[in-house]
Amino acid sequence: MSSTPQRKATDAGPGTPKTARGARTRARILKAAEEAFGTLGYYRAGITDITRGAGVAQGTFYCYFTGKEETLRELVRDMGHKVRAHLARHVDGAQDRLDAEARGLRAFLGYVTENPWMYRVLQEAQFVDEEIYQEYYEAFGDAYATLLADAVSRGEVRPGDNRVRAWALMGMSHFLGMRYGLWQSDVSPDDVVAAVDDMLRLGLAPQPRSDDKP
Amino acid sequence: MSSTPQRKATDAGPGTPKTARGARTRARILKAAEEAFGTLGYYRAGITDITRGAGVAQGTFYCYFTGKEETLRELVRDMGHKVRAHLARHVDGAQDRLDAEARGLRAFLGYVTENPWMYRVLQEAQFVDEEIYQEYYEAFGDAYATLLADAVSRGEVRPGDNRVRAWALMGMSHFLGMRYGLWQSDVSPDDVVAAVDDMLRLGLAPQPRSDDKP
DNA sequence: CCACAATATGACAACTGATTCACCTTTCTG
DNA sequence: CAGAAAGGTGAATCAGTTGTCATATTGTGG
Repeated sequence: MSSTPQRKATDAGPGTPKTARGARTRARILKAAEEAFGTLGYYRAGITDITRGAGVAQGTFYCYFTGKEETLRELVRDMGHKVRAHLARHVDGAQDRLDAEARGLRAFLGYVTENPWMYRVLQEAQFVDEEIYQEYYEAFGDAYATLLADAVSRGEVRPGDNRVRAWALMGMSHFLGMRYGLWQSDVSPDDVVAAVDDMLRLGLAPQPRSDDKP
Repeated sequence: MSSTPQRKATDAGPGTPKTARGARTRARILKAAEEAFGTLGYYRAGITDITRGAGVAQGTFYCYFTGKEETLRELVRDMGHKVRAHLARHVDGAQDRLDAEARGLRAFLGYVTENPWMYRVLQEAQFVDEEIYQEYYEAFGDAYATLLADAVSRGEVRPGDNRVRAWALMGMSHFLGMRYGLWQSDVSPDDVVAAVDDMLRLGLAPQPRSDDKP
């Protein structure tokens, strides 16, 4: 049972490209890997699928990567950046945190439909290199919890365990993205967001809460 | 690109056991498969790992299963039943739906910590046979949405899109189970449930909602 | 206690797919 | 333009798997 003997967090592969051409080739390989992993799945995708997609020979792959795993790790890192950037861009003009939540979810649903591969690749990382998968969500969760805490201090959100809330919210987005962004579009993204927004603002309980303990 | 050529929903393998002994062996293999998939992951686990764990020879595996995939499908089906049964048992005496939600989440967190493999196996099914994974959650979501609709008609929950809510709630449980049940226990299950219960009852918005549009 | 049907065995053939490596091509530099 | 360094090639190698099959064991009804 040899878990994962080698590997540093920052291994850039055997040959970091020294010229623009090399960098382009490396990028092509990475893009092809994303497509191959996304459509075939990590394990079903072979190096041949990647190199064929990139239009290079097998050997070229090993000029830039030590193996399949490293490729996946790099993709996961990229995706983290891209998703964050996308969300940040769309949440920008929000009035308050609840508004930001709605916009964020909307943006996420859109991102998922436009980048269906991202989803699969990220999820599959869970079984290839659990650590990097954890890092991804832990980082996301930290940032999220901080945003909520700020909102609490601004009086936009009631106090509560923001870390737990963050994970709950990430889970919601994850499942809604999968179901309504990836699998079926039987409910429009805006309707999904509306339902969630309502739930997040008011909760599910019916009574107008005035009886706060006498 | 040959996706999935054969396979019926109800293929019981080449030899359904005819005696009690055979049934026992089959069950042992299934249990060993769960452990192997859970600890090593589906693709890393070989038939040898399974048969070794079950204490039988390689060939015996093929007396009861056509291959690895069939084993996984069967496990996923089992897990669906077991999780449901567990939740049903623990939600039983609930006062209302919101109470049931809290109890359900609590039970789920407990189940995850006690059956860490279930989690991995189920999630990995997503990449081995996406259809069965979808079925699992679609069935769960349907049942969930119905429960919510009933609660609405009983006046325990405000009206809204119950299907979307169901997926949101499943996502929450999923992520909270992963983070607080599987990865780290830095927050007690009861505290997790409390935070979520609060959010589900009252939402995140601070104002006591009396201003329902004049 | 015998015969036969279900079970179980494990060596092995056939195959898959990752990685290596000796060699070729392109590009840049002095 | 010569030479070197970076980039690129793909056939060959190598490790590990799956699934088969001829054979052995178990145990049960007659």
